[in-house]
Amino acid sequence: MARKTGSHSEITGPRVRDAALKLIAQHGFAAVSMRRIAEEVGVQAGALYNYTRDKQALLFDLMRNHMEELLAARQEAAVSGDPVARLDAFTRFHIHWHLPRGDQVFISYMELRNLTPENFAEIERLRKVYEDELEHILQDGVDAGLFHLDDTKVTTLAIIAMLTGMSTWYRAEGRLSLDRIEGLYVGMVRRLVGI
Amino acid sequence: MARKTGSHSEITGPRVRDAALKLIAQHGFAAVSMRRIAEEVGVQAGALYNYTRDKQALLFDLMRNHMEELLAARQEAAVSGDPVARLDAFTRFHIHWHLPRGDQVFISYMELRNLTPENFAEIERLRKVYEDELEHILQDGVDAGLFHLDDTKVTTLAIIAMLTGMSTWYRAEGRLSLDRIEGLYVGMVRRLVGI
DNA sequence: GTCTATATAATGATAGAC
DNA sequence: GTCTATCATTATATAGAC
Repeated sequence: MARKTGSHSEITGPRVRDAALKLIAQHGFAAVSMRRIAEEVGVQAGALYNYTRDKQALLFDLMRNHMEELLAARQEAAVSGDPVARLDAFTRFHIHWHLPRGDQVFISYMELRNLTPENFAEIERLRKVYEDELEHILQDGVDAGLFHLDDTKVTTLAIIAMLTGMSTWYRAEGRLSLDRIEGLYVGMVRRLVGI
Repeated sequence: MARKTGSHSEITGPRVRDAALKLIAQHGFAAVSMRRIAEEVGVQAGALYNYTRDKQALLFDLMRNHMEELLAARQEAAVSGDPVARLDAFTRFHIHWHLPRGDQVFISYMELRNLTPENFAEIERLRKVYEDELEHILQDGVDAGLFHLDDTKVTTLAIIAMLTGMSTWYRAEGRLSLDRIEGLYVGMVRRLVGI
């Protein structure tokens, strides 16, 4: 439903971001035009520039927002205690947080090459903060003699790749319930660290 | 170096594919124009249409070629014998084959959404053939009482995601040698199947 | 087989009216 | 804040000369 002229700043902003998120995940950043995003929102293309400086800023905002929300949620969900409990919590957090955000996850991995170098560096910095969270858990587990693995850094990257890969095949109507899959991944992550 | 007019069919064809591969991996399919590919090859844009029906066919050929070469190489490298040996061989094959083909791997995962539905279905079919190779190894190992895992299908997908993720961070000049990394992944895959 | 030239359509972004 | 209108550029693909 296209809107007529008028002032709608308080709702149009989020709608622009939602439309861009959905369309970019579906077709790719370069394949989605500003006109197409505007059409989805129900405004004319020129109106989008009240909410973003240009197309690049729109992509960067989506990706930075995704990473910052991830880090904030992670900080809230982090548990203290023994490394095994922290590892299990990390696995469950990663799955629970990423799974309902398929579009954001997809964009954050696929559209890195369409960022300017400065914007790319910032996203990579945020991603590294998240990876370091897991790496510290593994290192603490190794130091405590609880985990048995050959290389902390490589195991960190392997676990994250394994967990994130779930987004590419999981379907809510699939063979296994989310709880069951989560349990499977908790078990596999434990195996990877030798417990 | 731009070429002058003349007949060069025997060399231009592969050069078009090489240029498209490199540029699409770098910038994404939608972001790369036929003009840019032609410039890289050293011909005018119109000349590309002697080698591809249109831009879509160019992408599909790259992806189909990648998958068919993968399956052919896999068939040649497959070993028989006990499941543990077959699993180790699969791990080493996957790493050795994918690592020097970063551009192809990247495109094959990133550009699926830019294929027409028919072309997408064909690529997915080929990918499933490869996944089934690993799944059969896991199932045989479970049946023989050698592997101990909770779900063959999920473990298959987890292993492939873990192995393929290596392409996103491996650098030849990095901290670890390829042999060392390969050994680490063989160990992690073994752990994932409970041996 | 490649070139030049072109048809036709779409793009990102801006200016000024309301 | 949104609209209409538009600029300047770029896109895919084709036609016909050589």
